Amino acid sequence: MSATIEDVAGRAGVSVATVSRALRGLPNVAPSTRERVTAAARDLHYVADPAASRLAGGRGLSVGIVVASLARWYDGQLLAGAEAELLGLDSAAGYELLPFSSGAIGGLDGFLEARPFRKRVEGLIVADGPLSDGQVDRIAEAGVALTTVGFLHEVAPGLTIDQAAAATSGVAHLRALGHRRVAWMGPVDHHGLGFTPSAERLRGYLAGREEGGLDADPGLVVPAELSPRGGAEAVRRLLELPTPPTGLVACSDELAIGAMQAARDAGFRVPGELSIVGIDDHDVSEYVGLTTIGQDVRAQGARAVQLLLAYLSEGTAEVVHEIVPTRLLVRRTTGPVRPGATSPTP
Amino acid sequence: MSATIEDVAGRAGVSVATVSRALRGLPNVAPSTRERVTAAARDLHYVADPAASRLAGGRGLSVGIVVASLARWYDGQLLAGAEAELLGLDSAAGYELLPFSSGAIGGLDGFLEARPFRKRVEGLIVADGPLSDGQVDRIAEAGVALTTVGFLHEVAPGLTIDQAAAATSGVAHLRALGHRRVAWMGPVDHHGLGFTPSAERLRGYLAGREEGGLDADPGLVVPAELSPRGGAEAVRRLLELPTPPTGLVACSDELAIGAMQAARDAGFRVPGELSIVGIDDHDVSEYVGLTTIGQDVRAQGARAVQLLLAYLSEGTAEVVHEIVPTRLLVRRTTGPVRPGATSPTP
DNA sequence: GTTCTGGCTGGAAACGCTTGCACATCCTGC
DNA sequence: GCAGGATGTGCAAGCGTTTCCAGCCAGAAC
Repeated sequence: MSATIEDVAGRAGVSVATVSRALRGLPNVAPSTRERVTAAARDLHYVADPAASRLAGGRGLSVGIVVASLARWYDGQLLAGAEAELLGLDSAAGYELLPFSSGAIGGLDGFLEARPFRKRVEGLIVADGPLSDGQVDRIAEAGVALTTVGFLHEVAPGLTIDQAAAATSGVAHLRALGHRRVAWMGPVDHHGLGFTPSAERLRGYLAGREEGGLDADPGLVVPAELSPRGGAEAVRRLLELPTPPTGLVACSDELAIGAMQAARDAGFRVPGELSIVGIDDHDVSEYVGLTTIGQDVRAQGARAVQLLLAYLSEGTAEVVHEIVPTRLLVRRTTGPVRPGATSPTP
Repeated sequence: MSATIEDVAGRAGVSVATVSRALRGLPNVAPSTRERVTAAARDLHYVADPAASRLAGGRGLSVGIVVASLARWYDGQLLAGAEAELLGLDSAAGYELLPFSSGAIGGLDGFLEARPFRKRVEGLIVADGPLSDGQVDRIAEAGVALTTVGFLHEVAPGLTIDQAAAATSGVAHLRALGHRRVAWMGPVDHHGLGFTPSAERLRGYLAGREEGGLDADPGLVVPAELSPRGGAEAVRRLLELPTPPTGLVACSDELAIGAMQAARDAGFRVPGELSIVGIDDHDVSEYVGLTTIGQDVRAQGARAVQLLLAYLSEGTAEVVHEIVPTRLLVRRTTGPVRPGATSPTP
């Protein structure tokens, strides 16, 4: 059907071994020979069969990337960043990025149980939730290199924002505006105290609240699923409180956007009666005027690929951990607390 | 390093051929044998090397999916839908979804020139722009099955919304509200008259405008890049017109969201002085109150996989083309034109 | 004119799996 | 009892590469 290396060898009048060397740019091939082989390959529209290459050589640069859901903004950014980096490589050919969404399989646990990445990728970028030591071991056993994004693990290279600090700075921003009653919405970890990015953010919120001596009403923390819908539902519960908050930090921008609209629908002015801060700087956040703690997710995707590749080539090099910066983007959903407005007019 | 089929064969006391058959559920394997093999494989944590399987058997179920950019909402939805469908398969094991973003390579042309999918996937889902006959041929030559999403090609199965009709219905909605001066924003095809989804939508807008006898001022069509930023920039140009439009149909929701905010910033009330309709029903659209022509992108991703698989297995079956429905979602960015407000107060 | 390098090249053995084919066995039904 | 299917299993030939190893040939050094 399609040309094989033997066809090329025949046409160029050399052996398959030489074709292999010539085409991959290995040394010890006479320039004239290389040229002849290249021409033959071009004429025949030859490309090496990746399966065969991989079987024979062990080589192959394919990296898997584990995200929660391909449909989420964050995960799309990460993929795009990783892909761009992979394409920019010198040996651009033969790269392969395969996404796994843990949500579609049985969560991260299910994924690591089934390990569909075995014998398939050289490296794995995990951007979903924390990894237990056991899980890291399972990945290592499979012989694949690991890099994490959004959280760190002692034995694997990785990068993340300081999740807790991001949330804390959201609280601090509101406090500086005079808010004393600042709420939180986000996923709550039912399986004990996890170290997911969301849990870290919640910790950061709690720390900021305490540090600033703000209201510590437990009712100010409401669980919410990470979507605009989740934000809308959660904010309604907050606003029904006997004394509603005047400030809100949401675990993600999607949440904040949903909350923002629902609060307005409920008759609360934003930021007049409720100031809202998100985290992430989603694409549309700028355009809905959402104040947020921004991070550059795409750059993190690219950087993760770099770390993975470095780790892969340098072998036992030291484990690199990076904390990437976030920045407060003040837009139009936060403002000074209205004098004496601890209990806003409903 | 990792267990091979021979290890399993040894442990189970059978030949590798039997292991292969037993593990893949082929007939003609005694139940007791199959059980023994399965146990051995489990003990050894054996998984077949996909590269070797592929080389030997030719089989493998990997599908490539070509989108414009992994970071876009639309493309994320499509991927998620396709992945879910692939995972739901009976022979769920061994599937593989590899995304290619044409934006990151040299556009769709560059992608089809390089054809990184050769000898790598059984099928390709193309969701970016139209495909010329020549391009379809190139894909066919490579021996990969093709399915299209968002547009159709005569010789390949595919599905899409009626792009033009979607835009037309946006115009019709505004007309019904009394608008006579309805603008359009979206990408314009510089390479002659393409048949990209965007170009189709523009055609639909023009048709709707004509059909309704609306203002045909050419200045009402402004080019915009498909992002919130693009929408913001484009709407500013529209509002600077001597006679600004009272209605606007945007080629996508991202565009509409950007436009919405920028219009408000410019002092125009939405929908008081400018009514806006988007297309797609982006995740956040509901929460920013955007009126839009909605489509279920995730379902399309899933359906595309079904079509591809059917085509792959039935071989020369007839080419299936499907038009999937859209629906007008009236929210809070459209309203009746204000009496005598063809020229709104700036 | 030898011998010795070193650059090029080809032969052939993997790599780990699938599958066509042949070969035992064990039932059927006569 | 015996031909003739089923049924279950093993052997070995690939699949298209890469890579080890050996061999060839030119030119350099003696």
